[in-house]
Amino acid sequence: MATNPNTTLYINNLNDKVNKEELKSQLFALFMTYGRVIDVVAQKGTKMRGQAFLVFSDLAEATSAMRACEGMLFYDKPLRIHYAKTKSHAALRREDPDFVPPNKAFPQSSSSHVNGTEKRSREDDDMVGGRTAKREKAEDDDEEMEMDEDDEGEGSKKAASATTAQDRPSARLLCTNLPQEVTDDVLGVLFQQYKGFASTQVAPNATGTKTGYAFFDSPELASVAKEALDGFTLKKGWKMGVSYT
DNA sequence: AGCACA
Repeated sequence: MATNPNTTLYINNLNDKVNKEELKSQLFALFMTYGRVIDVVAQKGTKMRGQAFLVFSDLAEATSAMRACEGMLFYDKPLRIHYAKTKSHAALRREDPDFVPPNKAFPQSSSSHVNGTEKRSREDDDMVGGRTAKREKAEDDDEEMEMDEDDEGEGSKKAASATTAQDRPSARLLCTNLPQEVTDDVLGVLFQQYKGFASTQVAPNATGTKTGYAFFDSPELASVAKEALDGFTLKKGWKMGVSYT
């Protein structure tokens, strides 16, 4: 047998020509149909290319997503999906808010004198003072080397993209340019005042500016909310974009 | 093929 059930799916055989951010958002857009996606992890480095981890909030969702999407063409390549071998940090953090990911720099010293007197102050390990002039040691792999934008290569081969805005009304609205701190609920408060509102989901993991979705019972009802909230200012310089998908 | 999360 393969791996045992996990709320995280391990996906491989991904087309490694698509840049990481697009890949993650497209995976999110695809898999959110099957449940609540709480994290998407993908890396570019040699060892991890062509693979991604998709964390669902519960096992039933992950399982149905796997069944439904196995073999599906995604950027011209069939998805290969399995349960991940281990639990994702996002999942662990979810079942225990006190969960702290093991630090690579200090790998669990086995000779740890674990006495109860150890102080567990929360403020202790804060990164105070920032890392100003300190250069991060260059990774030995090409992790930080994101030389994308080499698309445009062959003819306009529009792959399985889904996040492209449509001009036809749809029951699912795409919300762009969301500030970092916006969550499902914050976005929900905004949309729920309109008739036919169903739910919202904000993409996990985004740094800088986030993306989310708002679901309505019909495209017609969604269009009312879209007209009202497109260009809405969530925060000082942040005008949200709302479009059909 | 390859199972990570800073």
